[in-house]
Amino acid sequence: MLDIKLIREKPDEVARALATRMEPVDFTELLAWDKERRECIGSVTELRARRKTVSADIPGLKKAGKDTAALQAEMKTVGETIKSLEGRLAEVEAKIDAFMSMLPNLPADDVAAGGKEHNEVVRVFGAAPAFDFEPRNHVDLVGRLGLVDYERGVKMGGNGFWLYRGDGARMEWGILNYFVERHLAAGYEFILPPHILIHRCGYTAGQFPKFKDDVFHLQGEEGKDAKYFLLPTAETALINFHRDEILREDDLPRKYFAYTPCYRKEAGSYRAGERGMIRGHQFNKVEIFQYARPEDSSAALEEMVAHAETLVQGLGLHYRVSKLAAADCSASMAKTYDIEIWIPSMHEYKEVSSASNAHDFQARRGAIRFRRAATGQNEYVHTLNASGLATSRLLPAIVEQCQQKDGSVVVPEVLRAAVGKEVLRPVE
RNA sequence: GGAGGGAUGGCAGAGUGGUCUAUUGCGGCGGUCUUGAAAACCGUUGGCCGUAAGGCCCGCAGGUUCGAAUCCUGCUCCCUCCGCCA
Repeated sequence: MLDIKLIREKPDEVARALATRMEPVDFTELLAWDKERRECIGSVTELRARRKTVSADIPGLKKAGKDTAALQAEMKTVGETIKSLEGRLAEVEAKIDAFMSMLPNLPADDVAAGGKEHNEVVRVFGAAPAFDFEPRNHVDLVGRLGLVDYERGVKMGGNGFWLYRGDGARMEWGILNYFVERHLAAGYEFILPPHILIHRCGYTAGQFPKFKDDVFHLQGEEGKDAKYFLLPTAETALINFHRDEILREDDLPRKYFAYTPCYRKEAGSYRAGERGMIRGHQFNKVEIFQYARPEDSSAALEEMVAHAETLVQGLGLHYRVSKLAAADCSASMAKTYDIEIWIPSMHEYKEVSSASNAHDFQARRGAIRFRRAATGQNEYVHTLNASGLATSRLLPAIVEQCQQKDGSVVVPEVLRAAVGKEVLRPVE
């Protein structure tokens, strides 16, 4: 949620900033509602003050033997006026909320305007492996190695699901454990949250109301609106950890991480070439999250990207880091870096981590503040999140980047203890 | 699933229609005293809206009334017991 005061004071500036990521917005109507809202509040406040005083006087007057019938009648009218003004106020506020909750965040100053064609590669680690043989794609490899079973996954969950088995499950679990250990070492607190969340959580994260169709909703009772949904990322849970709280300044930054599967509809987003585990309805991800003071959040974002990168580096995989252009960032985010891993068979880099700074956008939706010690004032915190990491594209990258001519795969060193093998070989 | 009980400020806990501008205690913060600390004493102590005056907030939403923390209705959450159960 943007600050409506900012739109009131600098509508043109806000419109210009938003134009870098969306169709032009017109604030004329919004500002008219805002004006009406404030006038309503003024009138209601005034009338309530009068009613309060007069009503407090009535018992005294009665005691003195005065007739208060006329005053009471007048106050009755005042009460009715207040009620009708409040009704109008609620209507206007609903319109304002509906408008405001659809607006995306303002991009950070150093974010390029426009869509993904303006993304900028800021770093590259390692190099694409050069094969002296025809490399296999990951669907082939994980099938031959017996790591992932697509057919049986589909048998259970339908299209868009797979399952890990045997060494594949061990490797998946080992990857997640490797992440957990690294985040603990970096001072993040481990959280295992509910996977089913209430609607308010999605609102705070900025997924609702605009992106409601991307998540799985659970059937509400007796045809009521679905109240629960399956989280599409642990970020949705972690942003709600401190919802409606006021934190102490010396408690910041708060650093958390969570492991959850992520459930997504991915409606209409399947693309040719995205075979196997590149995009599914459920994938494993560890998410890191920080609540920070505004002045610390830029540095925190760099720190989080760097930390997430060390995870990929530890696996010895080739990747690059891109800074996303405004329109390619999620709606809630002011700035986003993607860590993109090389998938040899696709000749493409695919996102394994998205690290973002939401500034106060989510904090405002979730009423998450901290008390500034120097002033005693409450301010919105900045929230940051980064995947650390999503496994569904990591396993394909591992098997493809680490494959050998005979179809075997060299297990990255950090995973060998978990997998129990140095090399995975095709099964019969 | 059944039956009861409850929700008041950071916490505990009064208040059952009108100086409630929400008693009091604890905790927190500041001060006095002290070499320092403790104790004692004094002061202070939330959120939202509004430029302000001021208004609103006693779980949430409605209602009754000149006036609601207090009465009525619906909802949410928590606790206890019973049943079922990974």
